Amino acid sequence: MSEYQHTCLIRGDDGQAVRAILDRICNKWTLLIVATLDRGTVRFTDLHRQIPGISQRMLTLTLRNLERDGLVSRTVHAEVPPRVEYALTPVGKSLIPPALALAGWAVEHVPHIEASRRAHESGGR
Amino acid sequence: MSEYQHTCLIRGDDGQAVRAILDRICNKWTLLIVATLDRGTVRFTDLHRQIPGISQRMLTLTLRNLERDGLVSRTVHAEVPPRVEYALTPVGKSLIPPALALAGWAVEHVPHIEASRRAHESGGR
DNA sequence: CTGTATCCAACGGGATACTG
DNA sequence: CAGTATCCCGTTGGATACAG
Repeated sequence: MSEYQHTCLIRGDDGQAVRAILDRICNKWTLLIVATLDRGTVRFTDLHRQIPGISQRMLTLTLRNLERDGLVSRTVHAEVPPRVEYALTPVGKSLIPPALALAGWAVEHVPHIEASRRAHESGGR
Repeated sequence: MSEYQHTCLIRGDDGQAVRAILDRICNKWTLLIVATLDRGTVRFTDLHRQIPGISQRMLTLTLRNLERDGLVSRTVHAEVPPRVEYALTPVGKSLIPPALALAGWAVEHVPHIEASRRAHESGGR
């Protein structure tokens, strides 16, 4: 099978499949939350603590989107004080391997990329 | 090795490595351009034609960013009319496999995700 | 503890017109 | 052919305050 046919996976229907997933995971916090939930069930405040820099607003919003997309489950325990636990669904877990592939690429190549950036900046002006 | 250690690749330094790459490839056109260039050297207008819907402005901007990051090479031929050819660098090519992993996940799970979306919308109101 | 509501600034990106 | 320059709008996301 040729490379041509492989990259059709990306280009596909004008890239609509890739665009669909990109629209969902390519925001500031989604992958980070998914990675954090990969370690097991976590409640709201713990997530807030384990993900430095995220605001309550964005944590809630991102979790709601992940829930809508069926990647994360939300369990409310009828207690006082309230306890809400988040966990990955099977579909959510299935995102981990490709996300790791991307992360692996990142740690391997980002230094080179940033060097290239700096070279262009210093040489450009 | 545990799952915990794996997902550290994503969470890593508060996810800064992943964030760095996400900031670069997670826009509307980058992956599509990279996938298109995987088929070989392409000139500006051909890219414009092969990627439906992209504006000249975004094609130029995205190509400039890819060039800065060292993922794409730009070759100007001193001719009239001018001819400019774009191609993936080795680093650019190395992005293809992880991108395919993500694309594969997308085509496999996006239907399920969109079904989940619709279920939440119809049941939610 | 687990959110929601509001306001606001920054940025991505589309449309269009112009240029060497 | 291969861009650049403007204008402009929608979305993302941060800060803050409030609520069950």
